Amino acid sequence: MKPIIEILEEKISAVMSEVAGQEKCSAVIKQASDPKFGDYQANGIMALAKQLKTNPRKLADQVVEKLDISDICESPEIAGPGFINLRLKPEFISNGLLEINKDSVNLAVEKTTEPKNAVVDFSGPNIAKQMHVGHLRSTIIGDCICRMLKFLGHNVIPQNHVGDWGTQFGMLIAYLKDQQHNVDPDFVVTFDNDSGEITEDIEKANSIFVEISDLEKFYRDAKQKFDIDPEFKKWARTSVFLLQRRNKEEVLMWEAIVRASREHYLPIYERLKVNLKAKDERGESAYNDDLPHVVADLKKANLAKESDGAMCVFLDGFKNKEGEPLPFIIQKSDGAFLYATTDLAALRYRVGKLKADEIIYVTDARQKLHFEMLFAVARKAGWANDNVKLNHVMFGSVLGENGQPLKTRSGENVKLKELLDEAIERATKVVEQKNPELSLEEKKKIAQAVGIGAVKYADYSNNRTSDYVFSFDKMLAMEGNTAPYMQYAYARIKSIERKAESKGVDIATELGSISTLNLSEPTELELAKHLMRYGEAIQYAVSDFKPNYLTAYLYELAQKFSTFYTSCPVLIAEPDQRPTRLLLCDLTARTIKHGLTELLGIDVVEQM
RNA sequence: GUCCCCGUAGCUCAAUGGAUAGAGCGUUGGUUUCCGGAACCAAAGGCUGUGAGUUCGAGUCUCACCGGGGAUACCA
Repeated sequence: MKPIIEILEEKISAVMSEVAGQEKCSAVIKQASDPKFGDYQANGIMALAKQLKTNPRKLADQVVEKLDISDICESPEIAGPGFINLRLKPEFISNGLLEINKDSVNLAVEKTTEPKNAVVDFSGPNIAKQMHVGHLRSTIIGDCICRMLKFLGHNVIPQNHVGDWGTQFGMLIAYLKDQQHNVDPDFVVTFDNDSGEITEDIEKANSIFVEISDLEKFYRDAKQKFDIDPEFKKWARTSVFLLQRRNKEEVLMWEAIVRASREHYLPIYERLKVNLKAKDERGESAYNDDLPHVVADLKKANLAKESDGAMCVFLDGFKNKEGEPLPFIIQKSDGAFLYATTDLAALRYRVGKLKADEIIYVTDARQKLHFEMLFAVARKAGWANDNVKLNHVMFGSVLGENGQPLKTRSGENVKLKELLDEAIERATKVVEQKNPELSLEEKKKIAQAVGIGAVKYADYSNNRTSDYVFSFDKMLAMEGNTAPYMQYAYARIKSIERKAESKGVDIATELGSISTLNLSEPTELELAKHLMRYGEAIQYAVSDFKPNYLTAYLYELAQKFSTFYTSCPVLIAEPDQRPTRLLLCDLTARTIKHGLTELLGIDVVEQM
């Protein structure tokens, strides 16, 4: 089923072109701003009338005269300065619902006719450190973008650009050696750059893995020794050098550290229902060999030049504090490369090897300037032509109750694992209080879904670009636009269906054989129309990369359902009404479930 | 200094250049012989920071100013 808005846009735009005698007219169809104006409105008449120097209401008359959309809408009404108001016909709505009912997998949401290769760069944790709250937004927003694009039929290539390289590894390797961890030379981990496949001998890795399972402690201890022991410091430097020279022992140790980190963050992805796997990992280290070429190529193209000993690209429009040109530094004066260099190499790889039509970077707003410069350099160097879309999907910070970025009392970053643990713990208490008679196993499952769901939903429902204040109390509230409210709405429908079954109603048969609907009550129609807009909501959400559009749609759906539910009994409804109402219940449940589990990665529960 | 983001109801936040700017929380009042009241209904609450401009039409676009945050040469 094509989004209604698109059907109307095409039909009315075509008639406008005909009337105006020119191509490329736009009807500008929007959802009606007020229910009294109908369901949709065409706003494009006024602009066209202006252009043609004619009266907009007269133009609207002419368009409506020639317009044949009687299969979709009641006769259009012209209102105000030149709006065309459109009201859907009940039969059209009925047919739409029946179509959704038949397509249990996709809920009649159409796939794109132009599938793109979309590379989505998100999460990017630092190796050898625990994931903290700063990784939350990138990880789950990126995942949501992947899920939505994939659902619409695009070829999504997730990229986890992990921080697995840098001078800190010298320190960590030196510390491993210091702790007398010699590597079994037979222990091999290989990473295939092309397939992304990782092969490793887990058993042989265990001896090292066990020792650094507490990553944070390991890192802290290493850092401490590095700071106080000059001999160790020297050792660390040597280790970096050896690692960069691909000396086998150092490489093996480095791989062990990377592996231990992966063992840490993969379970977090799993808990968060984030579809990032080891195969999606392509860290900074993967681009090492290409970095000198990036610099050399930019030099060859006369884009890079030396300034104060550093290799820089200067771009028009970027200035520093003194008003002088601001450099995009690709090589430090000591010869080392930076994240700018790595990002350029990654971009070139994604366009060249991964055949990206679009690259989406999900990082916090503070990196905006970096990405502006990165994209500008890539364009100038011809590494991304105009057919490749480059998007920086930025987001605001997660703040504490004090309005400052969320930290622990001692001023450290809040560990993501601990944050999720607490969410589940608090959800457990709520479940215990609300529904003590459930089995321990059920309570555990519900607390998991509610706790994790609450954290994710709270993030998604906020505008991506603004900061938001993290509050367990608010996100776990049963009232308002929260995960528990959505999950409750779903559980309540499921409860109705269970009750129906217990009264001998075979829902599958009743809904399977349904061929005509009886949408007579206003609340039924309202709910039905909203159910048909699911595809539209996803389109909006994905075109701006804004998950809050999707949560807003789902919340509105749950509200419309509640309104319908209080005014229309389902189980005791008359025989000519019950199938329609059961269908409304079932489609609402299926849409909520699809939105939450498939697009947002939030579990639903049958009861809570 | 320059650039970027933000400023909307008491609070937290929505809003795709369109008609009378919407939700939730909180406040006040109401709703249960019926399917989960963890719900629903209703009321009060606004010069969209200020001032100009563009437009048939501006919370949305432009400019200036005020206030908050961020970025701004060798961290990522």
